[in-house]
Amino acid sequence: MNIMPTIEGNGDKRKRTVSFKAKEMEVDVTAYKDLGLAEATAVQNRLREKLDLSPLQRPVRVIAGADISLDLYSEVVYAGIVLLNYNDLQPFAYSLVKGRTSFPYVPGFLAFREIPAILEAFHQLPVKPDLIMFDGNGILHARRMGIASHFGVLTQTVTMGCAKKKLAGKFAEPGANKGDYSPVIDKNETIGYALRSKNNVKPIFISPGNAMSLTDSLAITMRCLGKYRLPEPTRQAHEFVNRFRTGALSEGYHEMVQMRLF
DNA sequence: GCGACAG
DNA sequence: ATCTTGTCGC
Repeated sequence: MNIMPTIEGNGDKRKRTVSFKAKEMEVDVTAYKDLGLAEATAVQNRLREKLDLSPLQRPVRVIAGADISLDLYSEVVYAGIVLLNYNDLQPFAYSLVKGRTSFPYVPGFLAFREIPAILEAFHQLPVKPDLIMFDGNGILHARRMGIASHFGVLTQTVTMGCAKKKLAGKFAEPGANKGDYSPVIDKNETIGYALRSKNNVKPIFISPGNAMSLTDSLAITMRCLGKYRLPEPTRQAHEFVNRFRTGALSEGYHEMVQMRLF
């Protein structure tokens, strides 16, 4: 039985509700703020049954980066998804949404804090990306349900995670050069990779979220590396939501004018 | 009990 | 996550 996403509009997009039903399961992101950790864990365990880690089925033409920005001690969240051409990694559109979160930051439960707002930004996109890279983990998680996997299963989309710090598992320090990597292992299972994204910098942690494999996540990330430690999708997303929070950008969906020097 | 602990 | 300048090292 497949998860059927149900989108209930109300004329007011800020009240839009998204719920998922699979077997006897139903998950409503608008209720995340009221969940306790035991309930949240139960949600993760049930979503995990729907995880798809098979190889990518479609070529990636449009890749996206998703992230949120916050003021310290504030419950206001500035969420955003940036769309980039996979070919040249240039951003060409972005969706920004200002929301609120009451779910606290608890390692292992980041999804319950950030997904509601990111989902709004996702709904605001007129055209969906082929893959979304999150600032966080995919299956590199104690219960294999990091924010990227959580969002992927919920929306039935292709997602992956790219974190700046290790959340779970063990790994041997990868080589010191860009491109060097080593597997992150937990309970005798490879759940991601520690990747040296740039010479002499701390490694970043890569893992598939949903609808793609461990190998895919590594290849995609390598292809997105530039002159910075973070891959372009995530780096750009962080830049956009930060400019949004500081007032340089406005809420909504925006397309960027592409000026080319042929 | 102790250490680890995405953003 | 966010607050911040200079500074050390590849």
